[in-house]
Amino acid sequence: MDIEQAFGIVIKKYRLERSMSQEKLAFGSDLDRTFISLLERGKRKPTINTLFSISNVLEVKPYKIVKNSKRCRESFAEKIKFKLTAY
Amino acid sequence: MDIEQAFGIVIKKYRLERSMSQEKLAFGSDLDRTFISLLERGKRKPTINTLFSISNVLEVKPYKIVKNSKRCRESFAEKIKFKLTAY
DNA sequence: ATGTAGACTGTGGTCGACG
DNA sequence: ACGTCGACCACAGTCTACA
Repeated sequence: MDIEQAFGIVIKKYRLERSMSQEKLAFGSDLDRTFISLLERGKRKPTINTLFSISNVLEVKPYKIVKNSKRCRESFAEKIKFKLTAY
Repeated sequence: MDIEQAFGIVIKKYRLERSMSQEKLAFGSDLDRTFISLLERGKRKPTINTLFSISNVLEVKPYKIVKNSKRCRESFAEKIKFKLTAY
């Protein structure tokens, strides 16, 4: 799994925890709604500025999003490895 | 001070601490040397993928670079404020 | 409220060359 | 070893529209 996919999963998780719509997130972070959609599905790689403005709206510190993205990415790799060696 | 400037200062600090040249950093992170130069002077905004590959070469966790960038950015703002009110 | 698609603009990132 | 310049290309990010 690559970084942008992990990033998308993480921000989607935070967004849903705050029961916020993509539209609200887009408006608050001054980005386009369709772009948020692309980000959450790992179709685009955000710049660090995008990271900061999104994290601001979600009220999470940017470094936590990065940390969780890395963790998400690696735990996914482990799951694959596990599945492959399970039987 | 904006994010990309703080980012540039931080990665330059890490690079010099490891007494590594821009060229080595560029080679290791599979980026162009001139682009590293632009980044360190805050002329370009890196994507999170660029953040990850650079942090990998510098052997710093990506979230630490982000955390320090934010801190650098805010402490700079405080210094300006201090200077303005000092006399 | 979200995914997708297409057309578009700006800028992230490359590359060669010079001081 | 680094800053800079100019040309270039790929993609971040916008916008309209439809399901």
